[in-house]
Amino acid sequence: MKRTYIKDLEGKVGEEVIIKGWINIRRDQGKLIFLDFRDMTGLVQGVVLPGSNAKTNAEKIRSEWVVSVKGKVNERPEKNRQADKQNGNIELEILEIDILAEAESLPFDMSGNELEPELPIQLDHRAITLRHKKYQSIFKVQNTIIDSFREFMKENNFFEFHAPSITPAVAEGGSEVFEIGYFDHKAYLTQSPQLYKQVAMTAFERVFSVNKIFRAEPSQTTRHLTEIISLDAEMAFIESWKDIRDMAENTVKRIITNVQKSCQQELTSLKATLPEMIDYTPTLSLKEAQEKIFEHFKRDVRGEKDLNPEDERNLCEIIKKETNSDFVFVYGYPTKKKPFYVYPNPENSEVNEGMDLLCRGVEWLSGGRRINDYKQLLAHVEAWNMDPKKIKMFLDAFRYGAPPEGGFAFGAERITMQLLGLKNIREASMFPRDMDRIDERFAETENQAPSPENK
RNA sequence: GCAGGUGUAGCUCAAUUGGUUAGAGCACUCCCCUGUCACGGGAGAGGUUGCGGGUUCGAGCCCCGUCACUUGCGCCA
Repeated sequence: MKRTYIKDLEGKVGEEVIIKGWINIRRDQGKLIFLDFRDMTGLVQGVVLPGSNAKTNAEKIRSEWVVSVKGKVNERPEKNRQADKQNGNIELEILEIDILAEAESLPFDMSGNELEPELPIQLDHRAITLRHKKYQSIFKVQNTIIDSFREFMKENNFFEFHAPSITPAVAEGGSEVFEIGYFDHKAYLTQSPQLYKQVAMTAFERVFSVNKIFRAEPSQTTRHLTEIISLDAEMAFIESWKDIRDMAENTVKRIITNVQKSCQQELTSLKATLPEMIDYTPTLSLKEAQEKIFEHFKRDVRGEKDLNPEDERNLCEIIKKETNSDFVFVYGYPTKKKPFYVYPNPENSEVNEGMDLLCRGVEWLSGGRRINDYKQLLAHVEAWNMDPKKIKMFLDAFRYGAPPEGGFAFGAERITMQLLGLKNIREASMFPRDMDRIDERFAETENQAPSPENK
């Protein structure tokens, strides 16, 4: 007999089926034993009736054992129905159970709707916490986010390319990079596909990538990882940075719409409320944003070169109150504060045409127009104290003719976290890397407190 | 890197102002239970209170050091 998926059981009332999966939990009442089964499509309750051949095995089975079950799909008696649950109107009368694999007793309870242990404990047991509904939901949403990005990019004739992860000497200043051994040379893990997407843009006009990037920032916060999934886009023949703004806005809009459409269950179970995106997202210059913060919060950050986390929270709060938008674009940062390739405002070269999209107090996305004039680019390279030889390939793309262009990038984990209102970005990464952990905490293995004898 | 908070059973937590043998729920083992759905009831097992030192007749609780976790700031295309 062919395996039936749990989500399809409702249509099979009266039939005998075989399902395969894990035991979510066992409720043994002596004469009656209830077993909740889980497969990749959902949950169903099974019941072992008195006299069933399955009884011996059912008494042995514990959480997370893997089984193949032959059973009959029955409608539940009226009073035992649970309309709000998947398969709440049916149950599987268990005829036979094959045990495919046993499981040791779990380090903590995983059967409830909430995952009880604190985050570090959850991460110490990543192999099993990923099975919990919470993470199943989080990563379903993350998949939808990444799929939506790809879908929208392709619809708009963006060409998917794969940026390299191994890069030569650091192309820009800015964030810290991981150095790796590369035969007899030094190489680095990429911190951004930025320069490669600009090169690819000069060949394919519109390009995007879904890429791993790596950052060696010594930042132990709720929103930093060292390995990130970056969603990047770059487009040629723009009229102004506003074309980038619009593309970014529509991309985010598609993501939210799709999550809204296809992740209802997940949103409910995570108690998440999606951010509100209004028709035209408010768009302020850095200066205007700082004025607003001063006006509403009496904190004078006017003249600062960037918004700090508190400013970002304040600004989002103001915009939400004024317009009901959870999003706000901020543009026009000090030219020297941003990377060399960002296009300076032709009327005032002190500020540039870079922009950030903030949502609920956190930066979601950044991008803007880039310099496409070779001579101007070279001048910037010099002003930023960079060695043009080290980015020859990049510069060649502009030396031999590049159109007005721009692009944007955002982190998949950070968006997932923000959309779902998660408290810590590690919850939005399946296998998070940070300063203190690669799978296992370093402290567990390397840095035990020295015993008196060793001191 | 700086500042704060926390550290008690596998997990989540309790323990009066410093006072006898550190408790509970879940998980685990055994027993009872025909409608549960995080089932319920009974019994059992499970602890160097992160680690080291100090004060005290007496420390889970106070002090010092140290380690870990955590939040905020800093850093962060």
